[in-house]
Amino acid sequence: MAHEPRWLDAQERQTWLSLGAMLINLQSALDAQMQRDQGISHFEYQVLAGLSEAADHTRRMSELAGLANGSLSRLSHVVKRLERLGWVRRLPDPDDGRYTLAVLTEEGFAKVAEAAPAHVEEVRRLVFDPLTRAQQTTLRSITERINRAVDPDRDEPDRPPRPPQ
Amino acid sequence: MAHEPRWLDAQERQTWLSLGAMLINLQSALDAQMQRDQGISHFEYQVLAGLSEAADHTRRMSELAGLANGSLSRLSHVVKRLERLGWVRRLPDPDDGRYTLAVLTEEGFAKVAEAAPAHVEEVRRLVFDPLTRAQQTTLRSITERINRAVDPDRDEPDRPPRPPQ
DNA sequence: CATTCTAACTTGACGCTTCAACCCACACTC
DNA sequence: GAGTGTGGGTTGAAGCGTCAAGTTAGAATG
Repeated sequence: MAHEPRWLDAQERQTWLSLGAMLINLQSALDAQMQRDQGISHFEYQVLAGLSEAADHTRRMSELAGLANGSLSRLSHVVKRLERLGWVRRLPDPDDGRYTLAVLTEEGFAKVAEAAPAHVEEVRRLVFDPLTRAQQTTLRSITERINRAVDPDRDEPDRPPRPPQ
Repeated sequence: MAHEPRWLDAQERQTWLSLGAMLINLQSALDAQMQRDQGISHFEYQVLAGLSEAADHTRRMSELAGLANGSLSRLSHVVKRLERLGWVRRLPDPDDGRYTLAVLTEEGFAKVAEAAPAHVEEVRRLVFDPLTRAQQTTLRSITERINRAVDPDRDEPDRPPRPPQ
C-alpha cells in the first residue's frame, strides 16, 4: 500500500507553478525571437552554434545532439534540413565509419554570426538582467542540482570528474 | 549601427547552458513519468488537475489555457481528446454564450486522483528534494523575475495587484 | 435595430518531434 | 573469419502543436 503523498504546501505550490510557467514561456520566447529575426528555430540555432564553437567547425552527430539537448533522431531530421539550406555538410568519420561528422559551411557560419548578437541580447534581457549577481550564482547551483536529479549520469561541464574510489 | 554585443562570460555561459538543459530535460522527465504511469501527457494532466481544483470542477477554456500555460488552440485540441475519453465535457456558458465551460466528469476526477500522488512525488524528487530551503525560496523569486521579463503583463498569483497611480 | 468591432473558441493543414524499426561499422568471441 | 553484439545514425509514420482562417456571441456605435 502506498503512503499518503507529501503534497506541496502553499509556498512550494507557488514555486512550482512559477517554475512550470518559466519552463514553457522562456523557451517559447527564445524560439519566437529566433524565428522572427532569423527564420530558424532555437534548436536549429543551437546546432549551428554548437558547430561554430568546435575547433574545425566539425562535430560528431551524437556529440551535437548532447550539446543541443535533443535526441539523435531529432538532430538527424534537423541536420537534413540544414544541409538542404547549405549550412551544414555531413560525412562519415574517416577514422571510424560508425560516426557521422557534421561540418559547418561558410554560409552556415555566416548565419550563426548574424544570429548570435540578438540571441545573447535576448538571453541577457530575459535571464540575467532581471536577476541580482547572487541570484545568478544560485541559479547555476539550482539548475545543476535539478539536472543531476533528472539525469544522474550527466556530467556537468567544467566540473572535474569525481575520482574513482 | 549595432553595439558590440555583451557576450556571456565563462560563469554566465555555464549558468545558461545548465538552465537550457534543465528547460528541456525537466519537462521531458515529467512528461515521461506521466506517459509511462498514466498514458497521458503532462499537459493533459495539467488540464485535468486545473479542473479538479476548481470549485465545481468547471472552468472556462481560456482560464484553463492560462493555468496550463498553453494556447487556446492547443487546449481545444486536447480537450477534444479528453472529451472522447469521457473525462471532460464541454458546454457553452449559459451566462455568456461566447465562453465555453469545460467540466470534469466523475471518471476524469478519478483519473486525476489516480495520477496525482506519483506526480507530486516526481516533482519533489526532481525539484524540491535536491534543493536547500534557501535555494527553494530563491528559485521562486528567480522564476518570478524571469517570468515578468518574458511577459510583463503577467500577474503572479498571490501577489497583490499594484495600485493604479 | 443595423453595422461594426472584439474576443472566445474551433477547425484543418502544415511542420516538427517522437517512436520503432532498420542499416551499418566495428568489436568481441569462438 | 563466421557469428554475434553493441552502439551510432537514419528513416517513415504517427501524433502533437502552431498558425491562419473561420464562426459565433455579445458590446459598442450610429
